[in-house]
Amino acid sequence: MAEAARRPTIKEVAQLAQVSPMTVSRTLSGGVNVRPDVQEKVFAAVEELGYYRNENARSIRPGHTSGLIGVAITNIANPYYSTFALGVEEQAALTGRRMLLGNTSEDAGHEAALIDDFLGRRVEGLVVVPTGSEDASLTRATRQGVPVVLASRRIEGLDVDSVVLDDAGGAHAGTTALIEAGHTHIGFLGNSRSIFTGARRHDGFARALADHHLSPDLVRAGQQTADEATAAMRDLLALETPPTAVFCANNRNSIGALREIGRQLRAGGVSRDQLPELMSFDSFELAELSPVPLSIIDHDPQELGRAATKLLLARLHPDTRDAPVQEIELPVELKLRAL
Amino acid sequence: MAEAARRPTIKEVAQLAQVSPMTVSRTLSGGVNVRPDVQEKVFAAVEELGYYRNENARSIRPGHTSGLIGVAITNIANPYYSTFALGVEEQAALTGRRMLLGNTSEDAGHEAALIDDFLGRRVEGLVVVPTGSEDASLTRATRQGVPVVLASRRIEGLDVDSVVLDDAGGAHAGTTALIEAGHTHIGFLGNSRSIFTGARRHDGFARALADHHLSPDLVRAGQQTADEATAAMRDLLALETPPTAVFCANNRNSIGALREIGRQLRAGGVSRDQLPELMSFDSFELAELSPVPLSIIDHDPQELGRAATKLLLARLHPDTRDAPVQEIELPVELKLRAL
DNA sequence: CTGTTAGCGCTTTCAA
DNA sequence: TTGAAAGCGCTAACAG
Repeated sequence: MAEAARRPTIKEVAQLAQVSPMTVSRTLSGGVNVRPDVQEKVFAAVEELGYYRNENARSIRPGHTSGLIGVAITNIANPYYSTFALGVEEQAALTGRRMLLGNTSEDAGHEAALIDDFLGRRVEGLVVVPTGSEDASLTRATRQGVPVVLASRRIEGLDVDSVVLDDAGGAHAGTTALIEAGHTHIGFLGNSRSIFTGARRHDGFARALADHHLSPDLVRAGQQTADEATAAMRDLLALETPPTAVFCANNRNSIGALREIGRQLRAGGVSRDQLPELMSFDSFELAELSPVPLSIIDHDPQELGRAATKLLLARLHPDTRDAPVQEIELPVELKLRAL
Repeated sequence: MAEAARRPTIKEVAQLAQVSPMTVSRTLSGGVNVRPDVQEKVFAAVEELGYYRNENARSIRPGHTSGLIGVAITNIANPYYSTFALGVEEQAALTGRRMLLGNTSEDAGHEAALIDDFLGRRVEGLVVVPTGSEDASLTRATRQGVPVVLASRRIEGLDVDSVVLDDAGGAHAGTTALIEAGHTHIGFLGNSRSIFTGARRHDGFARALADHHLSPDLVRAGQQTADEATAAMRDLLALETPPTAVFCANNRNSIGALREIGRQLRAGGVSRDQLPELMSFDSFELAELSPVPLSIIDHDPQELGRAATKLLLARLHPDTRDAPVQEIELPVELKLRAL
């Protein structure tokens, strides 16, 4: 370990190679109009000093960009979102761009601070899984010509590109499948209706029940974590007439529900066929170990990330910069009794 | 959507507020020696234009830094590493720094390119889960005074801070526990010995067997993905004398093994007690659903991320910049029959 | 083919 | 309390 980071500059390289900084710059930018032997000298100096072009300095020059994509997601550790982030990173890397990744913790204040910070760093664009409704930072971003793509959730009134899932359709299809299998007592575990997907998936669920004149009692919403979902599931199972099937509106709720089912089985006193079967919006690792029948409303979060980033990259391209706003709704696939 | 991103500069703010750029700069840096009413004017102009200080421009000035931490991990989508990344992000955010996150895909070439890119962006430091052995980019980084912290894996000959786990100790303890439970036929599923943790965990496993004069046959190594682990597990179970217990050296291998166990149970023809019990290095979501007894050599990847980042932040602090190299080995906790 | 000049957005230093 | 000058690292534009 040594003193603070002191990195060589183009001048030092120039000095060592006995050329002007411009010659170094040209060499490093492809070497047009630089004699091969001079290039050799430059590369040697670069190597000797361990020189790296300062991208931050480059990016402030007119016409240059930062090569940075700002990504704000609600929870990095949630495998769903980390897979999403992988999709973003992968696409961004294809064009040599890097991902600045921040966690919003489902908090609008954090999100705004993060976006502001990203804008200060001159990100070329933003991929956001928004926490709430309006966000002044996002509005400012678009107003300044920084493209924003919303993923998984939209924001009413914010007219930007977005990629979401067919939440209502998937939830409706899944719930209908449960009803057609004979269930009349169907529970619901989901996050808050104030969250875009929460409302849409619940809508699909409720509509399917209504289609069959079933009443939507047995609804537990607002669970953000698997632990909260476990408690809500326990609650449902403790009812006088517990559900014979439970619709889980996202992977946190599915996992929480499965944990409670596993716990009750291990505790004894109940058998598998006394426990409800599950319908999960979102897949997750080890779903195949479910002790009860499990159906999945499936889709690939990595693909969601890719799709969102493709929209963003298109906006970054001069030809498609001014294309009309794209609102993509990705299909989901119902996998009945998927295990 | 409009034209390319054209962001207001400090000059435009100054012009609108009818002051000099310096006054704007001062106001935005805390407002020392700026009259309150002048500050008001500046803030109004900032608000009206939606101005954000250009961090990239700031960072090239002497004494200023980028506020960026470069993080290179092998697989963003692996919940283990995404949880690790969350720990890094959390700690970095505490000091107002952001995380540049890149995926190496367990590929030394990608890793080097990523590190080089990060250095070009003038990251203040690097947190790396290294892919292989030596890496010229990392060496250059340290030589230029950019602190590097290795996490989970070390690189021989690279004298930098690191946080790893007690791989050998944990594997030894876990394997010993299996032996003491009466197992003499213990399988091993792990990644390659060329990977730091792969070798160390295998060493611990092999040493425990040797302690009890058992021979380490039944070893399947080199599985990087859960799918590969599933195949390896199938392989082990198809042996004439299959193992009665299997040591899984990381979460990918544990998950793959469990998938195969689940598959065989569903296919019928085997019962739970004909299948091996598992010892897993790493925990993972839904471990509690394991149909066979499952023990876990547990630790918190988020804590690993935090610890690594704390080391890095210490290096960034003038007082502790030159402290001796720290090589931390975090303890693991053996949870017998954890479910 | 090479170098000089100028300026990107910002802030430290110095002068007023 | 304010501003002008200078320069951070880099590269277009213009000489030569």
